[in-house]
Amino acid sequence: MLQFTKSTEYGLIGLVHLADRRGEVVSVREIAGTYKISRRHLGESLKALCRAGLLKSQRGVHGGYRLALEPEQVALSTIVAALEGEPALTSCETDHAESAGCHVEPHCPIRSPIQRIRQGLWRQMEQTSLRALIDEPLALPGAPSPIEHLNLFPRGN
Amino acid sequence: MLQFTKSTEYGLIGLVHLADRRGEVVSVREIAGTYKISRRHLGESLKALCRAGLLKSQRGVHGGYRLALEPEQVALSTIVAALEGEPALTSCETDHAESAGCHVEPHCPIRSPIQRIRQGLWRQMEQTSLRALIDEPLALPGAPSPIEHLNLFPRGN
DNA sequence: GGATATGGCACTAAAATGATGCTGTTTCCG
DNA sequence: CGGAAACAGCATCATTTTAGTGCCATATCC
Ligand code: SF4
Ligand code: SF4
Repeated sequence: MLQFTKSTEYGLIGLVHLADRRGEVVSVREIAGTYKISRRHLGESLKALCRAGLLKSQRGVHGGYRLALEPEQVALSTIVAALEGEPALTSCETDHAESAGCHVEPHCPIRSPIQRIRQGLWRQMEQTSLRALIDEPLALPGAPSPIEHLNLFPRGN
Repeated sequence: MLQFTKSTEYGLIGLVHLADRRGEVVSVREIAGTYKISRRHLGESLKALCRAGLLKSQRGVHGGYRLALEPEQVALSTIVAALEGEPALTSCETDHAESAGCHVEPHCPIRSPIQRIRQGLWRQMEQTSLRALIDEPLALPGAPSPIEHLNLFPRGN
């Protein structure tokens, strides 16, 4: 349905929260409590981000997580890839080639164009840093694009 | 999982096929046969596109579908909206406000930035016409944008 | 050594999607 | 006229994906 998973949402919330308190080690309990979300589920997301190297963990009684990198260095694409994989858009693009998947592939009329769309989306995420997610000036639609340091659509616009 | 549904894929295949044979009335049977996909499922997608006004149908023994508009006039966003709805990305953006959904909403740190991402994706689809899907010269981003007029989907949300 | 944290899976429940069934209506054509 | 072929509109079932928990191990502080 062209939607982020909850895991991704939780991970993003956690990342933003951790970015706000950079340097500190913050526990899952605290973050989940702040936003009233499932402690366990948030924990799973942060675990995944930790495995992906975006976070560093500290165990033990005063344990928790902290950012492994500066917010400017983390691309949204990396986050999403860690939490729900790269977007595929069509079934023939999935990692495990799924040869059994699609009979159309040899002469599929939409494969290539859709890949272009996907690349555009991916590029947009690559060019959006965690920093950009943080200092969000509540931009409204219609206003000139608030995204300065990234040019999403080189065509027209 | 950030992926188009099969219904959308089928619909797109049908549209591209119909665009190739503009003016003619082509049956679901023929299209499904060409690409070896489920006749029924393709039928459902084309029905939906017909209800959305993108196709015109002709019943009866030599019936089928044909484009209701020129390929230049129909935006990918319109197609996707007809087949799987507008992308929401997060659960708080779904149409039926789902008040019960998210406790975070009042002070959600990621809501607004994610909406920006969604708008960018949507805009990309708005600016991609069916025509652009057809004559796919493996264009790289930077190509001239094909669609100027007709925004069939004045989004409120 | 106990309390509190993360680490890593496996597992169940719920939701979305994929696919099909069924009945009706329209149109052609013999 | 009457049947075949095609779309129209739902309803229904099966499959896949996602959301959410369970369980136990390990690490750290006190
Ligand atoms: S080959 Fe075409 S129809 Fe098959 S999965 Fe890829 S995009 Fe879809
Ligand atoms: S308010 Fe924030 S956490 Fe809640 S659904 Fe929207 S984006 Fe996700």
